[in-house]
Amino acid sequence: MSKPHRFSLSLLTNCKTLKSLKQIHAQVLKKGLDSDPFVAGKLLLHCSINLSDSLDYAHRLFTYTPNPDAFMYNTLIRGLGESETPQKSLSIFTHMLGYSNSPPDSFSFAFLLKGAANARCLRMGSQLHCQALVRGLDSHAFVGTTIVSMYAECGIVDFSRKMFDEMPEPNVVAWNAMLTAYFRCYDLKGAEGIFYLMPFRDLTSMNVMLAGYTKVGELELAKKLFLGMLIKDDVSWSTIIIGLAHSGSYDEALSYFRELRRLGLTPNEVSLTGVLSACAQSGALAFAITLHGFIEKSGMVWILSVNNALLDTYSKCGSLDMACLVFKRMPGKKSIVSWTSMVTGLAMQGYGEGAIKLFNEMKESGTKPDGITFISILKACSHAGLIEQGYKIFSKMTEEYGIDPTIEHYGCVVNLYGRAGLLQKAYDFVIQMPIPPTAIIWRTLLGACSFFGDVVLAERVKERLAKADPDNSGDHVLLSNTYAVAGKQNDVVMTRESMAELKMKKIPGWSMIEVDKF
DNA sequence: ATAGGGTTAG
Repeated sequence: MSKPHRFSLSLLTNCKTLKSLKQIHAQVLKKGLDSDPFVAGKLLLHCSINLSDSLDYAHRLFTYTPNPDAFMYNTLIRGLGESETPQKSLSIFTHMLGYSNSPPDSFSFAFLLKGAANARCLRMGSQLHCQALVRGLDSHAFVGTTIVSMYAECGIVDFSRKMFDEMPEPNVVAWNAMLTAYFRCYDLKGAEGIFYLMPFRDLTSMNVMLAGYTKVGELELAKKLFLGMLIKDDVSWSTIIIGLAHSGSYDEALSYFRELRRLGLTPNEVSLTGVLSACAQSGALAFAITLHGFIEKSGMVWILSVNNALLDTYSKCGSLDMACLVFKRMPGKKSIVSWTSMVTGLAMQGYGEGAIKLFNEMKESGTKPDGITFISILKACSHAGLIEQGYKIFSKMTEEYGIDPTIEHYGCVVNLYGRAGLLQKAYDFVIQMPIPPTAIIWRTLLGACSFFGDVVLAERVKERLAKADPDNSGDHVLLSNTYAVAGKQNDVVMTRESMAELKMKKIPGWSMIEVDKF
């Protein structure tokens, strides 16, 4: 039997861009195949799941379909649930309840609940749980497993366990979800309890344990488990490498990578980004260069995340030239990570103006900066002493980009004023902040006071700090430093403890005073 | 379709 829609749909396999999808869509319309639910469903699936940045088009495609079937509803829900705004999938769900002939099924709930998990929205998740319960779909294996994960993502592992205990015959996926749930909440004892209770384990169970051990800082247990594993896949390898890189064991991360190569295995892009991150943090430039060679040879230069990790490694190792080269030669669209990494690199090497210039280029390229980008650029400004520019950028953050500043952003501004000696301005800024200043904020300001020897303001800040952090430590050192810088070192008597503290800890500015003076 | 590894700041 010949199927007239086969030709058009086979094109979807190689369809990588929205532009080519639009061409296929045009073909479909020309042949009058758009009323075929199978064709319409495949098209929608491709632009809401397989392509990135094509959700708007998917939404339009859906809107212009007269009577979307359950597959189309579920596909759009799925696409929205994986997007930056998973809550939007709820409006499709509401539409489904009101206008569709097909009621929501197990697929709908699995995707909606995944969206709630992605959004870490307990309200959304628990309401969907109720809806599923009413429809008798909470006992469905896929739905139930997603509910277990959802509660853990929302930070309530007890609810995950309750849901799990209600499952009559949990399969290995459900067991693994419960195991993951405990680690997500850093509950090692709970995870171990499940692991020993599991009637069956697969490679995923082992990899979850591996990742969990490194997450809670049990590196020895992780290494022991890894060595004992008879079967390892690429996830096992990347998990141990990334776990070590995250825990500060950079040399060991490199060792495991070498071992992987020695066994003749091919690293994938995840283990490569992991080992590059270890290089970046430890300054292992020589190793990074050999990795770069491998990446070029193996044809992985086309992978965005690998390029991002590579340029970040070069810039952190002080090789700005190479970082620029990787950045410029990157194939395809640069991501927010590429831009932010490059901005940070320039800022850290002291090129404040260069960082701002690149930040502007980023905006022109159409990439929207996020909260992390603003931390980098604000740091660049305070480093380079660009106070006006910095504050302007900080204002734009809310006004132009609608990003709510976090305490870290406020800290950057305090640092910006503080380093420039605008202490009163910094103090006034802290007083009018919409979120309560933390001890870190006050300590930043106290550090600035000590640097410039502003005794009066330092005393005022000290009182605020004492309220924010009653069992503060190290602050009297900063305060006495202030007096020292102001030439009034006799006003504060240093105790033996604070002297020791001064020598032990690297408190900002401590080297400015000679300890012998006290 | 449900479970495991990811690069940017701090």
